[in-house]
Amino acid sequence: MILERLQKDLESRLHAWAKSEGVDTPTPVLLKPAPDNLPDFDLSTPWPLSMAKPLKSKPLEVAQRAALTLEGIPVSATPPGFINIKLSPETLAENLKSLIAAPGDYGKGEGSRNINLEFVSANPTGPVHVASARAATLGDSLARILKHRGHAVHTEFYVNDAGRQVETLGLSVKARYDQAKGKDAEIPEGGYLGDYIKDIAAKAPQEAEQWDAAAFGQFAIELNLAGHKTDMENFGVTFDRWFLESELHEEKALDLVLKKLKGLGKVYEKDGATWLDTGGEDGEDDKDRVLIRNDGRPTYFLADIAYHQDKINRGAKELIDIWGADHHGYLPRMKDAITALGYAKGTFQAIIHQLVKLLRGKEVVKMSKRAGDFVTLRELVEEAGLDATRYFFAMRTPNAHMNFDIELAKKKSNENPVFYVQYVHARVCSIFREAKDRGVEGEASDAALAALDHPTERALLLKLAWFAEVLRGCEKELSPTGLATYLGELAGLYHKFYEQCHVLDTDAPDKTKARLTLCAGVRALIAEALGLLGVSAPERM
RNA sequence: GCCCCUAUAGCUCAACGGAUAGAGCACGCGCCUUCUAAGCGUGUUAUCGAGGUUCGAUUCCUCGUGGGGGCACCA
Repeated sequence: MILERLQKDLESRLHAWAKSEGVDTPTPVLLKPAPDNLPDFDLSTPWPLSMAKPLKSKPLEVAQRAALTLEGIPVSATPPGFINIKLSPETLAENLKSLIAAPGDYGKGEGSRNINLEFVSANPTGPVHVASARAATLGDSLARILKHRGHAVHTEFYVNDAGRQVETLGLSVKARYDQAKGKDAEIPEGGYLGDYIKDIAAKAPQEAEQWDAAAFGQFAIELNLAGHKTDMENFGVTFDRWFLESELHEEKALDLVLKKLKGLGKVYEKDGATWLDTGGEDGEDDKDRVLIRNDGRPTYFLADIAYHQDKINRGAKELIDIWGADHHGYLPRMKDAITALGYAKGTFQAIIHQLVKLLRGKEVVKMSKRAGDFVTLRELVEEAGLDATRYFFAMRTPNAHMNFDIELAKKKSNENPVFYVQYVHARVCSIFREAKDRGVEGEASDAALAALDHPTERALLLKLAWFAEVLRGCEKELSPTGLATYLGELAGLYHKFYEQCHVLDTDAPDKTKARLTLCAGVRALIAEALGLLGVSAPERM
């Protein structure tokens, strides 16, 4: 919070100054951490560099003159044109105290967005596979971060429990069921071949003897859906709602949304099918899309439009979907559909994450549900562990194409960076256990806190102060990656501090209490931040 | 053919257009009679190529090359 206040203060004063110099539209003032090679400063801004041209002066002169207007803030101007800032020990101590006083509120924002966040939405035709771990981590962690920022976030998993794939699944399971009973049966062309189909068939009850393929399909869907729910729960991922496509059909939502689109003049008939005019002049799509096939059946697209309309009907102001890159071609038509329904551009957006290339050693693992060759999320979490898996995926930005070696993930889980972070928490807890044994008590005085001036202490205090800005960055990027990076850096600073500054020192009670307070702050923040990533903060390791 | 993403150290990944490009893993050498060595210190190694914009480019633009994905009345 202190940085946000400082940034606003700087900006208003620098902009006022720029205005007095005749520049009405100055650039924003960005605060950055000072580089490591300049330990005399905590923060810097390159604002004078960007203002040199509009002010028609040399950058360094701008910095020097601007610095003069910042009375009360300890700043200095350095070449080629930075303004550097040193925070006072009292300011850093005040920030630490606010963290300790209410860890759950630290870094909280007063956001006002109302977001429906849909992610994973894996097909219920088989188990959840590893690729979904990325979307699950991304969505769940992002939801937690956005909520911490004060926004209203409603998470959903969309279940395609209707349509052709359910029929195919039913036929496949029935074939396996019949085979198990010794009957002559074949999996139809394009059916599901994985062993898990046999497992599903084996779980069918007595009365399944009388079932048709549709009944087998329904049975399989319900079984898979229950598995998905368990997998997500075990992965620490919760959804406010599991939305069934079949609910839309029951409520005639497709007819209603089609009627609405017709009323808006966005729909036409051609070749016996019903089309949505998605292209258009403002449109993003390159061609129109079918809503009702010429055999009268609705497309997936129409159902999806009805679903997104439903989200809006239920109160969401912003719709954010998380998709794998294999669906990115679907984005333009979905955007056009939302605007066709009369909603502003930007009401709907998708976070596209690149696909995970799975390897076993050097061998590429092909993922196909139909062929039955895939690694399940459950398998990975059981072997690599929840914490390691979630942190691993959180560290990657959505746009990063990544190679994921399953063997490495299992074998080397102890080398996952998550342990580096968790170890900080365990170490702090250990110190507090020892402090209790030694009977160290009492709060640190303000003077003692302000006297935390060892380089590693200062670095930690400063890092703690960046937390709110990190979360702001996560919101902007729509990704938890910045938080994972931040945690790694914070952990590194703590381990250095731990080596260089012995906390419990009976000869220096004031210093001991102050350092314990710093440790408590680090512990609280690590626990809070790991919690946002869905990762545990162990007290012992 | 067209569209989207991407190329950073031996490997996996970071870095709002700013100062000496950061971590972890791997490899070499040191550090446990004091709060947990899952740690610390130290050393080696990187921006695909060619142009352009800029005071300044890993970042933005163009072209090229390599990789991933997509171009249905499938979902």
